[in-house]
Amino acid sequence: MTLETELITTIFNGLSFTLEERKLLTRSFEKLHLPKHSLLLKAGEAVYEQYYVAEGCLRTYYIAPDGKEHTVQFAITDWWISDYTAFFNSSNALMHIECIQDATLYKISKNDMEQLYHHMPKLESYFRKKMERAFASFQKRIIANLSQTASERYLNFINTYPNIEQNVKNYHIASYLGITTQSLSRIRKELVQG
Amino acid sequence: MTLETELITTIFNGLSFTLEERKLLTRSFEKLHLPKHSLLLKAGEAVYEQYYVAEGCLRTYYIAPDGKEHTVQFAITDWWISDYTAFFNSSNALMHIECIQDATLYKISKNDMEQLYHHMPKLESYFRKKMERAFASFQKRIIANLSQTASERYLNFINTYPNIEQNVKNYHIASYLGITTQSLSRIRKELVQG
DNA sequence: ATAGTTTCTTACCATAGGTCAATTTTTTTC
DNA sequence: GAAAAAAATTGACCTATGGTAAGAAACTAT
Repeated sequence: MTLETELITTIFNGLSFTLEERKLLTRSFEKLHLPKHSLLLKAGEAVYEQYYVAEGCLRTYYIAPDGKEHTVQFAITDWWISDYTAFFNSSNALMHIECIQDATLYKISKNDMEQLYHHMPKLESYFRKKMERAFASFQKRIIANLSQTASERYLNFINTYPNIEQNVKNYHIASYLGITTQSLSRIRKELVQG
Repeated sequence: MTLETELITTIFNGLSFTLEERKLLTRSFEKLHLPKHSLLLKAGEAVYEQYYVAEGCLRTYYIAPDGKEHTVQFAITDWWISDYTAFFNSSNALMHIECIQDATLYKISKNDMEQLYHHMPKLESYFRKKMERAFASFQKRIIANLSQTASERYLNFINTYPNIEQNVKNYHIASYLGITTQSLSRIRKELVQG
C-alpha cells in the first residue's frame, strides 16, 4: 500500500480530499519502522513530531525521581502517540516512548501539522475531536484512579483494552495501574482462585 | 460591561472579529448567575452546554457506587467547565457540577458551538489549543497520582492553584487528591510541625 | 452574641498495597 | 534444545492511608 493510499483510507478514513490536498498530506507524513525494545523518544529530547501507529505497540512512560517507571499511555494500531505535553508546547520530553512490539509508524511534525490545519480546516476538526476523546478517556482514568481498587482497575483495563493486554508485559500493566508487579501478581491469583 | 464586550475582551481575548462575527458570538452565549451551593448540573441529566466562568468557583465531581465523592475539576475565573465527556458525546452527565462561590457564567450550547466552528475556523483553533492544554494538565495529574505521595500531591496542588485553594473547603481538596479529609488533616499537621 | 450547623482535628485500630528476598516460570539466544 | 536472561510468583514483614468515633473549631443565621 502506498503512503498516500494508507493515509487516505486508514488514518483519515471518513474524510475526503482533493488531489491537491492528497499531495499536501503525502508530503507531510513520513513512514518509519521501529523494532521491539527500541526507544522512539527519550526524556530531555525536543519533541517536534507525533506518530500514527499503523502496526505494532508502544508505550509512553515517565521515570520518577525515585527511579520508578509509570506508564502513561499505550498505543496500538490506529492510535496516535507522542509526549503530547512537550509536543504541544514545543518543549523537551518529560517521558520516554518505547516500542513494545515491532511497529510501523507515520510521523508528522508540528510545523507540517499547523500547515495542514491552515489549508484544511476539516483536519483541525478531526484532531479537535480526537483530542476530545482523549480528554474524555483521561478523565475516566482519573476517576478510576480516585475511586477504584487496584483489582477493579485491573479488570477494567483488561476488559477495555483486550488488544493491548496481549501485547504487553504484566509489569507494563502494573505501572499503568499504579501498582507493583507483586501486587498485580497477587490480584491475578486472587481472580483465578475466586 | 455588555455581554459582547466581555466576550471579545475576556473570553476570546487575543482574537479579532468582524462586526458580523461579533453578532454571531453574542447571539450564541447567554449570561447567568449562580448562587453558592446550587447545582449547575446533576448526574443523569443531558448535557447540551459548556460554561465559561467569568466570576466565582465551581467543581465537577463524581459520586462512586459506594457513595463517595471524587472531585474531578475545579473552575475559577477564565476557566471553562462542563461534564465534558457527556458534552462531547451528547450523552447524559456522569458527574455533578456544584457552585462553590457565587458565580457569573457564560453558557453556550454544543450546537451553537458547532455553528461558530463552521463560520470561524479561528475559534476551532482556539478550542483545539484549549483542549491541548487540558490534555496536558490531565496527563500531569495522572502522573502525579501514579508517582507521588498524598503529601506531595497536596503541596503541588496548593502551589499550582493558590487561587483555587482560597475558594474551597479542605474536603474538596481531599476528594480532588484522592484521600480522606482525615488524611489531609494529618498531612497539614505534619507540614506545620515539620 | 448565642445556638446550631458544618468543617476540621485527633486518636486508635484495620487494611490495601509496598518492600525485600528467594524461587519458579517463561522467553530469548546461541 | 540447553543455557542464559527476563518476567512472574510467593512469603514475611512494613507503611501509608482508610474507617470509626468523638471532640474542637469555625462558620451561619437568628
